[in-house]
This record gives sequence, structure tokens and C-alpha cells, in this order.
Amino acid sequence: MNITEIAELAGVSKAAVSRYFNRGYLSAEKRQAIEKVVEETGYAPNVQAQTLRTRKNRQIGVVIPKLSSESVARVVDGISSVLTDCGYQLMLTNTANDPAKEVEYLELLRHHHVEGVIFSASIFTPDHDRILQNMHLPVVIVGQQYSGCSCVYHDDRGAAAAVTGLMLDRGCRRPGYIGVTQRDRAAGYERRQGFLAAAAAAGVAVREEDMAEGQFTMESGYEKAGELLGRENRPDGLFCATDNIAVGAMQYCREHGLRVPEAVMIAGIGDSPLGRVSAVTLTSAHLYYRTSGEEAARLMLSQLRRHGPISTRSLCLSYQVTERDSTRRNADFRD
Amino acid sequence: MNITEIAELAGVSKAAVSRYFNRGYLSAEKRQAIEKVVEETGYAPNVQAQTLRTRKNRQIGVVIPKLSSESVARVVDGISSVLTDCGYQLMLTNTANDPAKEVEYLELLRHHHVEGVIFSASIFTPDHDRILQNMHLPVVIVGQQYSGCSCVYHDDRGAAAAVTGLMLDRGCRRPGYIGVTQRDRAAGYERRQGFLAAAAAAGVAVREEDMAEGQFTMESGYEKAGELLGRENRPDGLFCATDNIAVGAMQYCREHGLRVPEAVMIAGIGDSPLGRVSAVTLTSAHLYYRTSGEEAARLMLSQLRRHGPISTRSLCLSYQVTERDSTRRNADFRD
DNA sequence: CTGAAAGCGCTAACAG
DNA sequence: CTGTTAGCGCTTTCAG
Repeated sequence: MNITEIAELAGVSKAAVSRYFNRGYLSAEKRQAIEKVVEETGYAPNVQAQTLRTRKNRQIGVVIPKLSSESVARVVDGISSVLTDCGYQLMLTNTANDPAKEVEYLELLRHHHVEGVIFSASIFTPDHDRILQNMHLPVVIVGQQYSGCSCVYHDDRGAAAAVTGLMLDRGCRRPGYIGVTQRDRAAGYERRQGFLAAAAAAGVAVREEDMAEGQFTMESGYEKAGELLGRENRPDGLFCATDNIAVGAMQYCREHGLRVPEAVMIAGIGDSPLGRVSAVTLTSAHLYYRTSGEEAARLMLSQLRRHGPISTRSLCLSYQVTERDSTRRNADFRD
Repeated sequence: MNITEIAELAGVSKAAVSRYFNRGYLSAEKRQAIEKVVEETGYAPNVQAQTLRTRKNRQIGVVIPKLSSESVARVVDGISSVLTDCGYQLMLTNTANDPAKEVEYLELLRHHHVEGVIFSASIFTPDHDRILQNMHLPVVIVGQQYSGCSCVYHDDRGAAAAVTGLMLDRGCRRPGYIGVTQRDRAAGYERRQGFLAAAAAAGVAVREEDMAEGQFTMESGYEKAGELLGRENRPDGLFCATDNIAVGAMQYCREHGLRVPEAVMIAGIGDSPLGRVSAVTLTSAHLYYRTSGEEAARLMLSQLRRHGPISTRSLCLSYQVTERDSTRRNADFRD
């Protein structure tokens, strides 16, 4: 079933049928005749042929590090809700945390002639810079700040500082830190800086030995908590760069008889459901992941609609601290 | 940059370049000449044009009800890992739990000439039957059993019966049930049947008033637990169709002074991380979601490779019960 | 307002 | 083994 057959059935030319689908000039009669045939046959234009001609395919490429992550899933959910409402489809590529694949998929999406790419980034390498310069199509980075592309990111430093500040207010004297690689600018570097800034602001000197870096997992949180807390002389609070890490650290405390928050306060970032149901509920900062996906999609749409050169715009989303039991120690309220 | 330019640069014909990319006959010299030009220019064939010609686009459509769900995310992760390894891309459509959109997207994917569709289904309507008959391309259903298509599903009834049986063994005398609509054959109907079968097998009569149906959420679990447990005369155990529901029910118990498992046992299905960290850890049956995604992808690949008519094959995955604290009552061990 | 005609970039006979 | 050629289904000038 193609446009020629439809044209014949409706007794018009191919061009008329094309115009019917592309809001071109068309007399009411022809419009009706075509409509009738289209409905009878269930015909819809071949998307590939359209793309070949117009170089627009109503597809947006999405590059993510993994799907089975609370935060990423929320981001993609936000993206997909906005984009599909506007008639775009998502071409999803999953890099499984392999930076080399990120570059590969970016390239691949370009060859697929997607109209734009939304990239949930973690770490930028020179390879990334190179290809991002040469995409020649709208790119929106989500979750990280990156000059040269539009991006939507979170106030990671502010959130980390606020949560750490809360711990300090609640009487934490010696805060420790469990984070991720600082090559991850947002979750690694910025949150660490926020932690340090809050400590400094409170006049607390953080010891090098009270800080650790691991992976984004509960297991890693458990392990690093062991390293930090398994000594005579240990921190009485742990700020963790993610809720997953924090929940892992709580497991360690639970299994080793360290009461939370009395012996060790714990707090995280992300406001994951995990922290809301955990044995001791977790103080955390909510980051607007779903919103970040939606905003990234909107930024993409506005770029798609614009004519002329690609202009970049950036958006920093706020956070919302929620205190729960893991920092509610009954002493030393400063405020 | 197109095949003609490459051909000119390499001093060969378009056909030779095409053969270069499609493993056709080609002399070593020409192959080298082309390789050189391709590397210099970074050329890659236009995917749309290839598709238009071959009617194969190396894209697989994926229809899911939502992404921000532990189980669905795991399924999609499994699908994407297998498919991208074989050079396929995913075109992801998110129906936001709207059955009408499922039909719409199935249709849309057909027009996009994807090579196959993997459909994470929940409820089948006559509309579904109609379009599924007329897809004319390989379809794999994941999560539900459906005759007429290949599918990968779980032993929902067996898992529910096993978990319920465990509760009974641990001394539960009056089991209650919180589930979801039975129109969802797998999570609604089958798990309910499993629950009833286990009760019947143990000679326990389940009262109608001890059974409730809600949504797939913690909130719903909380609410329905209130309805079932907020009476004088109440069940001393709740089997929940999903871990989310179970965790919600646990919240209710915690907030209303009902000790788990002493006053009320609770168990679920899915083995979600939530249940592993919750205040009282949750007994549950692990379902192999990620595996189901992988297997669905493999089934798809085998159909894509086959010539001739589409043959359907089905696969039922097993489960694994894990007992945790929510059913560990210190009394009445029967075994 | 309408139709004819020229491709978009590629593949696959077909004839060497 | 290789080049020529005829489209895949559609959009978009360009003349009417």
C-alpha cells in the first residue's frame, strides 16, 4: 500500500495525496475523496521514504548509561511523556556505563538521521567533546553541565551542602563522606564540594581518612561504610552522594550494631523510594529527575522549531531537602 | 556525503561501495581503496535509504506501560543488552498505562517498518487481538501468556502459591490477599489463583472480605491494608501480588502498631530492592525480569533470522522464593 | 488549486 | 568480480 495506489483509488495525483498528509493546498472535494480511501485502507505514509526526502524523521535519539536505575528511569519517563505527546519517537540506546559506547552511539544516532539527541551524561572525555562538536544537530545534555550544548542539570552542590548542613545542625561532630568518582562532575565532584563547603562553613575540619569513593551501588555503600566506620576512631555521620550508597551504609550499621542516627547519622541525595522505606528512613535531598527529563525534552523541541543556527540554553533545577529519621538525633539542636 | 561521492573518490562504482558495506564480492584492491576513503571521510550509509530499499531497518519496536517501574526497567535492560549487541536499535514507546495507546503505538511501529515488536503487555482487549493479528511482523509478548504470538512469561501462579504456602507453613492461620485487577492475567488473575490454590491445599478457607484489589503502588497497598486490617476481626497474614503493594502494607502495619510478622505476616512477589531494605525485610518470590527481557530479545532474533512464516514459541520462566523477616514468626513450624 | 517529473541515497538484478 | 540501471515511496519544485 503506497501513495500511488491511494492516489489511483481516490482518482487524484500522488502530489494531492502528499498534500493531504502535509497540510498543503487541496480542494475540499479531493480532500474528502482521499480521506475516504485512507480510512478504508488504513494507509499511512512510509516513514523511511519521508525521511529520505525530508531528512526529518520525527525521532529523537536518547543515550543513557542504564535503565535499571531509579533516577535514569525517571528522566527517560519525563522525556518520553513530553516527546511522544508532540509526535516524536524515542530511539533509545543504552551504554551500560561504557563511555566508549556513548561516543559510538552518538555517532550511530547521527547516521540514523534522528532530529536531535538527548544525552544523559556522566563523564566527558576528549572523544565526547570531539563528537559533540560535530553532531550538527540539536543536543541536550541532561544531568550534567556542559558548555557548548543545552543542558538541564541539578544544583548538586547546593543539595549536598544543604543535606550536610542539616547533619551538622543535628549535632554531627565529625562528618564523613562516601561518594563516586570526581570525573563524574555532578554526582562526584559537585556533591563532594558541597559537602566540604558545608563542613567548612560550620568550621569543621574534615579528615582525609573520613572520605571514600566507590560505585553507585548499595554494595559499594556497604563496603565503604565498613572502611570508614570499622575503626576505633570513626566519624559520627556519613553524607553519601546517592541514596543507594546511603542505604548500603545503613545496612552496614545495622549489621554491626551501630545505631542510626544515635551513633552514626546518615544522609543521601536523590530521595529514592528505597530511603523512604528503609529500616531507618533516610534524610535526603529530592532532585527533580522526572522534571529534568521533561525540561530536556522541551529544550529539544524549542531547538527543533527554531530556524537558523542552534542556540544553547541551560537550566539548573533546584532541590528539596526532606529530613527523616536517619538524622533525627535527640541532642544538640542548634536552631 | 553519499555513496556516489564515495564511489567517485575511490574511483569505483556505487555498486562496489554498496558491496563493501554488504559483504558482497569485491576484489582486495577495490576493498582497500574504498576502506581508505571511508576512513578519511567518516562516511556511513544513510540508514533511511537502506531501509527504503531493503525494508529492513534494524530497529525493534518496544512497547511498555511505563519505565519508572523496577520490573519494567529490568525487562527493557535485558532486551536492550541482547539486541544492541546484535546491531539492532530500540524504538521505545511508553504508553503510560493507557491500553488505547498500546494499540496506537503498535500501529505506529508497523508504519515505521520496524523489523519486530516486543510488547510488555498487561491487559488484552479485542482491539489488541485485532492489531496483533495484522502486524505482519514478528511480535514477542513479554510478561503475559498470549496465544498467537511468541511470549516469555513467569510462573506467576506457582510463585504466588509457593509464597502463600510458606506463610501458611510459618503459622499463618487466616491469610488475606491484596492484588490488582484480574484483567491483568499474570499479575492479577494468576497470582490470585496461586494464592487461593495454596490456601485450598492447606485446607484453609479464605474469606471474601479478606481479599482486596487495588493498584500497583505502595499507596494502594497501604490503603487496602487499612481496609483489611482495620477491623476487629482481621487476617493474620497478607499475601500481596507485588512487592510495592507489600511494602505499602508494611507501612500501614508499622504506623498502626501491628507487628510484622508476629501480628501480621506479609509477603510479596518480585523480590524488589525495596523489600530487601524495608524496616522488616520482605519475603518474596524473585521473578527473572531481566532474563525475560533477554529471552524475549532472543526469541525476536530467532524469528528475524527465520525465513518463511512466523512460528511462535513460548517460554515460561521459573521463580525463586526468598524468605526474609516478614514471615519469620517464632511459632508453629510445620516442617 | 493541481499534476508531472525529478530526485533523496541506496540495493539488487542484470549483463558483462 | 564489476558497473549500469531501475526503482524503493515520498516530497517538492515547476508549469499549468
